[in-house]
Amino acid sequence: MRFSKATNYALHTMLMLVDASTVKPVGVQQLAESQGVSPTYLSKILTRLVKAGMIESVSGVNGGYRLSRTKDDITFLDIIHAIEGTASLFECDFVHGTECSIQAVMKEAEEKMERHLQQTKLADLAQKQTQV
Amino acid sequence: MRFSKATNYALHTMLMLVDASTVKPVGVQQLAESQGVSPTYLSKILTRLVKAGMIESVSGVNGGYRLSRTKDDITFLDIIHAIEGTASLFECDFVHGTECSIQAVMKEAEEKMERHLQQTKLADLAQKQTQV
DNA sequence: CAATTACAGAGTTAATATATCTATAATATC
DNA sequence: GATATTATAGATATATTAACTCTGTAATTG
Ligand code: SF4
Ligand code: SF4
Repeated sequence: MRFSKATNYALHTMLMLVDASTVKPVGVQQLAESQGVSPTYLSKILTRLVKAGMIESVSGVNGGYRLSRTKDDITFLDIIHAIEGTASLFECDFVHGTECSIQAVMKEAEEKMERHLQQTKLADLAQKQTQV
Repeated sequence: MRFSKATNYALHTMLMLVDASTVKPVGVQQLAESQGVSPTYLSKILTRLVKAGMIESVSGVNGGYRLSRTKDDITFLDIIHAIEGTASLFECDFVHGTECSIQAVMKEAEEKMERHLQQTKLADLAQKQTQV
């Protein structure tokens, strides 16, 4: 029960991209180096963010990654969901009645956390965070 | 990023114990059978709850597990912490300033979840939940 | 003592996270 | 168009953790 390192990398990368230009992309080489992670692995992670539509990639010389649209509405939850998936944190194979008290409690707790992550937008932290 | 099955077993077992007698212990055999898990494995999990002080065990014939004290103040969070540990969900190796915005957001989100789990006591669900 | 039950520790298996490697596709520059 | 650069995809490898098993020991009952 821990957030993956991939999520950590994704969050840091996104913060860098928010502070970077929205036209000139940033190469994965640079993004990876500042986080101490291999470029190929980070690229694999970022591809998921591309597919989620929050960033876009540019191949070729001077290529890299940049934010796709208005950075203002990208939330922490968006990023986390793109990396970790959206499945419930508490899984149960059985279905004992439509109203299972345990699941209700766990799900509500999870939603409390997600609500906060959804309220916090990337733009809220931009510029506050300088370096990884 | 998922709660372990061990946590699932612990929660279900605790709910059963809340509804059971506080003097006559329930054998792990019975507790395990109703959840479709092996007795030895469940026993290993329950030992952690014993060490956390929320249940107590009785060896020998007619032995088993029972709640240790007043069941009213045992919360979901108590159980989860006993099984999953109390470490933060978002780990970061570095320390960039005393106030890291990322960690602040993640920690606060986690606390929102924990707050709900701490507010929900076992007694709140007792009797509502009949069977695993 | 004999049966039952929890406990402890080592060991096993399965699943997942964390990467790496190689080849391919796209793009810019010359 | 050729070449260098960069992202992407897929397969593979390694490490870590979860999930479970096995075996022996200790405690309790009768
Ligand atoms: S009681 Fe709820 S959580 Fe437990 S097994 Fe049934 S449906 Fe799942
Ligand atoms: S910015 Fe914060 S979360 Fe990121 S590496 Fe530094 S201390 Fe950790």
